[in-house]
This record gives sequence, C-alpha cells and structure tokens, in this order.
Amino acid sequence: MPTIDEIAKLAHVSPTTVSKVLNNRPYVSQATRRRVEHVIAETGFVPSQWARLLSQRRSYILGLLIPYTSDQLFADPHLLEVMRGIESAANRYEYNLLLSTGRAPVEAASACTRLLRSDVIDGAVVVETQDLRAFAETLGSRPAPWVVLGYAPAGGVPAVHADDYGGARDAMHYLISQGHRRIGVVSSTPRPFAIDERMRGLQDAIQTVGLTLDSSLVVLGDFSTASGEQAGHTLLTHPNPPTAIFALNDRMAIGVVRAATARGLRVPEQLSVIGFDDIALATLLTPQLTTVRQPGYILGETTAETLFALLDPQRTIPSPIIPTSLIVRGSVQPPERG
Amino acid sequence: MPTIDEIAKLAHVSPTTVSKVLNNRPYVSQATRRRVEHVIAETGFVPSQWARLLSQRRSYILGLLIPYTSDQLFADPHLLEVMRGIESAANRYEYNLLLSTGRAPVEAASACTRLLRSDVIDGAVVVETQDLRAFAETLGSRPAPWVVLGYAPAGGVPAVHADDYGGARDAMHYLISQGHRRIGVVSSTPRPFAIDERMRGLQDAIQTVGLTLDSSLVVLGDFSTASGEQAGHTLLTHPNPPTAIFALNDRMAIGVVRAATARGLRVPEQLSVIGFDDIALATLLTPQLTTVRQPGYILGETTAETLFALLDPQRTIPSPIIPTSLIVRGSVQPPERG
DNA sequence: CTTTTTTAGGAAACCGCTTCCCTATTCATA
DNA sequence: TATGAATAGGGAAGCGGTTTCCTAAAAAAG
Repeated sequence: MPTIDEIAKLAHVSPTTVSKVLNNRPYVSQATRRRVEHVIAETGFVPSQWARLLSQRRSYILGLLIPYTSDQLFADPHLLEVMRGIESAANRYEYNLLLSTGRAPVEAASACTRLLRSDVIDGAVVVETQDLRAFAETLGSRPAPWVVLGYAPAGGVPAVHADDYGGARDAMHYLISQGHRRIGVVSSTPRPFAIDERMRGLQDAIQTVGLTLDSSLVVLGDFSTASGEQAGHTLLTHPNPPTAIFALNDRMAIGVVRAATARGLRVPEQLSVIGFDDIALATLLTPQLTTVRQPGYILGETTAETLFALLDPQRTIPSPIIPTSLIVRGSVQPPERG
Repeated sequence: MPTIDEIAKLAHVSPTTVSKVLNNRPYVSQATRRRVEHVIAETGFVPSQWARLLSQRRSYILGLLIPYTSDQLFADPHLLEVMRGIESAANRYEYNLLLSTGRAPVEAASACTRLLRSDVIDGAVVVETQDLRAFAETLGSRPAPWVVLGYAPAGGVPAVHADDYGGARDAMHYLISQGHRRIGVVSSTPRPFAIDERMRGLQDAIQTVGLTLDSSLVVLGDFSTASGEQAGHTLLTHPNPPTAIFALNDRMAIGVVRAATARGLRVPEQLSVIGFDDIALATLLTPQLTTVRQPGYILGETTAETLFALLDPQRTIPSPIIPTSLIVRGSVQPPERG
C-alpha cells in the first residue's frame, strides 16, 4: 500500500497538496487536483485511518459494550432488536460499530473501561449491568462519551429505557380487568433495574384495586425459556395455583406456556399467560402471546441518537423514555369459574 | 488524557522507558518499573491505540462484512448463529469485531472494499454475495486478508461453508425413503452458490432412484417466512400437488407449514415438510420441524479460525467444509394412500 | 502601473507511541 | 584485576497522515 508521500512524488506535488485533494479542501487548481486524483485511482491508494485519526481525533467507530457472553447476547431476541436499531442509526451517521462482549463475564467491565478510555472509539452504548455504578467510577476522568441502555447508575450519565413501570402496570391492569385475582409472577434474579420497575408497576396496579401481591406466587427465573418453564412448573404445583401468570419477559412466558402444556393445561382456557418485550416469536406460537410491547428497534435507535447528540452538541437529545404498549393476542382470557 | 511524555516526565524517565514498562519489555529495573507503574495508575493513563497501532501495524480488530441491510441480517437466525461463532473465536484471540453492514445494498461492497484496503482492520470475514467476484477484483493489491463465509468466487480466496450438497441430498433421500414421490421444492432467487449446491444435491438424490424433478414443483422464495408461505400456497394449488415439500431454509419451511395450516392441511399427516439450517425456532413449532442441521456456530468459529491462520502462518488452516446432518423430528411421515 | 487581495503550493512541525541504536553501568568470567 | 557480556536507560528517527505558516504568482482594486 503506497503512502501519501509516494502519491505526492508520482503526481509531482507535495504531500500537503495530496492531503488537500483527499479532503476536498480549496487552494488546489483543477489541473493539479485531477492529476493527483488520477494517481490515486491508478495506485488504488487508501489513506491510513490510523494516521489520519491520530491528527484528526475522530475514529468514526462507535463501541457497543455488552457485558454478557456472546451466548447470552445472541439468545436474547429483544437485545438483538435493539442492536438492529443501533446499527441502523450508526449507519445513518456513517459510523461503524465495534462489538465488545465480555470474554469472561468478570472481565467484561474492564474491557469496556479500557475501550472507553482509549481513543479507539468516539463514544459507546453500554448495556446496563449490575455493577454499572462501580463501572462508572472506574472510568475516571475524560472517557469517551457514553450512554446507558437501561437505567443510569448515577446522575450525569444519560440513559435510555422503555417505560417498564407503565408497561407492567398496564399488563397487570389488563389481567385484573379480565377477572383474574390470583396472578403468578415470573420475575428474575439477578434483577436489573428494569425488572425492579416492572415489579413496582405491577404491584401498584394490584394495590389500586385493593388487592395485594401474594409473594408465594412470585418465582424467579433468569430470562431464559428453560427457567421460565421451570418457574411455570413451580407455580402450577402451588396448592392454590394462579389463574394467570405474568412473566417479566417473553422468553420466560414461552417457557410458562410450555410448562402448562406439559401438565395438560390449555392456554388460555385454563391458564392465562402474558409476557413482556413482544419478540418476533410471540406471534408464531399457538396461541399467540399477549404481551407488553417494548420497541427494541426504536430503543436502540434512540440510544444511538442520544450518543450522537453528545458527540455533536448541535443535535438535540431525544427523549429518554420509550413508551410501551399492551399487545392483546390470544394467551389471555377470563378465568374459568371454579 | 495524559500522553506518554507527561508520564515520563512525572516518573523522571524517558518515554522510551515508559514504553518498555507498558509493553513488559526487559531492561527496566524493578524500582523504575514500579515507579512508572505507579504514575500510570495514579493518572489513569491509557495509551492511545491509534498511535500505538500506527507503529505496530496491528489493530486487533476484525471486520465482519455483511453486505445485507441490518434488517436482513437480524432477521436471519442462522446468520446470527454464525456471528455468535465468529464473535466467540474473536474473543478467544482477544480481537474485537467491527460490524459493517451495507448502508444501502449497493454501497455495501464499496464500504467493504474501503475497509479491507484501509488499515483499520487486520482482516475480515466477508459474507458471500452475488457480486463477490466483482468485489474481489476491485480489491486490487494487498488488501487485508479475508475469508469468505460461503463459496469462494475465485481461486486464492479461502472460503468456509457447510456441506450443502450432501445435506440436501440426504434430506431428499429421506423423503424418498419415506415413500414420497411428488416432492415440491422451495428454492430462492437470487440464488447464492449454497442454494445451487443444495439444488444439485437434491436433484442427484432424485436421479439415483430413477426419478426426475418436476420443474413445475420448484417455486422461488427469498428466504423469508412470508415468501415461504406464498410458495406454499402456490405449490398446494398445483393441479397435482406434492405430498412433501423441501424448503431450502427453515424460515421458508415455517412459511410452508403456515400455508398448509391455513388451507386446512395437517402437517405431517397430509403434507410432509422438511427445512434446512436447523434454527432454534424449528423445535418450538408443532410439529417440530424435520430439517438439515447446518451448524452455524461452528461455521462461524471455523471461518474465524481460518482467518487467524492467515494472519499468523504458524497456525493451521482448518478444514473448510462443515458437515451437515439430518435432524428427524415431527414434520415428515410417509404419504397417505390415495 | 502600483498596491492589495486571493490563489496555489510547499516546508516543517506535530499527533503519541515504538524502536533502533547508542552510552554508561554493573556483573560475570578468565 | 582486566575484559567481555549483560543490564539500564535515553536520544532521535520513524509510522502516515494533517495543519500551520510561509512564499510566489495571479487576479482584483485603486
């Protein structure tokens, strides 16, 4: 690969002039410009990014820091949908995406820190984790700008997230309005902030109708379908089982449906199930899953837009809370008399 | 962010010595090393990657060039599985992944070319496309090493792909062994090399039993579930409809099942369906989909390993053809008499 | 026709780090 | 104790661009 100096020599000009041509700057005559462009085309010269960035201080690379193992990441349709949104926005701004997942879960944070403090990326979208607060503190002075996808650990860091509280509240209201009174909940541990919010939302919904959440009907999973299935079995063997189950994400909801089916219960006739996220799979099941839609694509897009607003203060920061909506399909109906 | 010179000044040494400390090189006394390390920790100094790479000529970044729009990419579970494999291998070698999808489909190739000729990435995995041959030619001299995921357009470029021919042949053999004689095929257009191979495989299977493929039973889709559904309707309205349908990927197979269900046909009793890929969704349907397993994760891993072998000639290049296997589940059974 | 402004182009410093090469010690060996 | 080798450390030249500043010629203004 030739260097700018060689191009300069071939075109009988100085490197300065070649640089001007490369960057479309004025004070180069038509003739000279054409000559230089010709040599560039001839040799297939592509200027070194590293060298260019060393002086320009912009890499046009965005970090996407996901403190999960790649297995976890690719198993989560919602997160993939978010990535799609981010990728799409990045493309719009001619940015490339550098994917950084955790090698080992432990190392993840330190790898992210390194990247954010280095100058490889211009900024980053960081997916919320447990120890985001500790993470924020280790960042120290003057890291690249970053935006949290989820809930911010502390003031000062912008964050974008869905209206988890409202979504869960609406879902619960819906179940109650359908006549359900014994409602099981599949929550999760470890418990990201979003799950806290959903719990808060559904509890508030219950309390406004004067009921209270039976804590023996709250079971914990880990977001996976398998854990949802297990949770389903646990709830359905309860001495006084629920007539409806609210799983705090769709994958676990699917697990619950499977558990019910395995036990010979029909959904929604004998058990209503409602999820959260609205992943594509939700429409492919029979019955189709009633769920709370959390628009991953828009979430990702908005997060990226927020980051770009940070990079270029002329742009306006979008609103950080993405509305959710209840999607009524076929997995909920009023309970059978009993 | 401090520079190496400031660190040097603070530690009362030369930049050279700081560099030695940073890179764990010898010829630095314990005392000096400790002093420098202390200053580094104190200031939170992280060396500039750009500058470092400018002299070292390695970025530890791998390009993943996917000439699809991000929508297409994230809609394809098989490709995501491949990505998971690549990402996992990259992590093992402490490489980061730079994702480059096409902004507009047309631009894709040129963006890839730019990236491959620039020095941002050390190498790239390029997903096969239609015009890969043209692409290879525009690359010109001395691009970064690259590996094709799919079939190589020309000699010299290493490529990794599944045994599409054998997989399709086995699937067809299986249908025939179950007694099917009228077999519909959902192929695709545009037609990547892999699809050609699958067509070749299934045709050979038919010919070995002395039959021939009825070309009126070959319908084209575009890999999406929707196109599969449409193809299913087309085939099932055929005056002499098939008893089994071989869809050349799982998403289209799912579409076929849907079309059949919509027309009141039961799968597999009245129509057998077989797919290709074995995506996760295949087990979640009822009936579970019989299909040809193409191990995406291993495919991705192997592709990445091939690239690393190119980057470091000491490593051995893995075998480029990944075996497929027939996964018998519930969507195929012998045809009904009559 | 002179003076000022604009245009075209180049020399050299710089971005931040690595590396080659040189010097001064210190240590092991004869 | 003299000699050679190994160790510790630093100066300066890159890496491949961009940018600042400068000069000379051409164009515009007086």
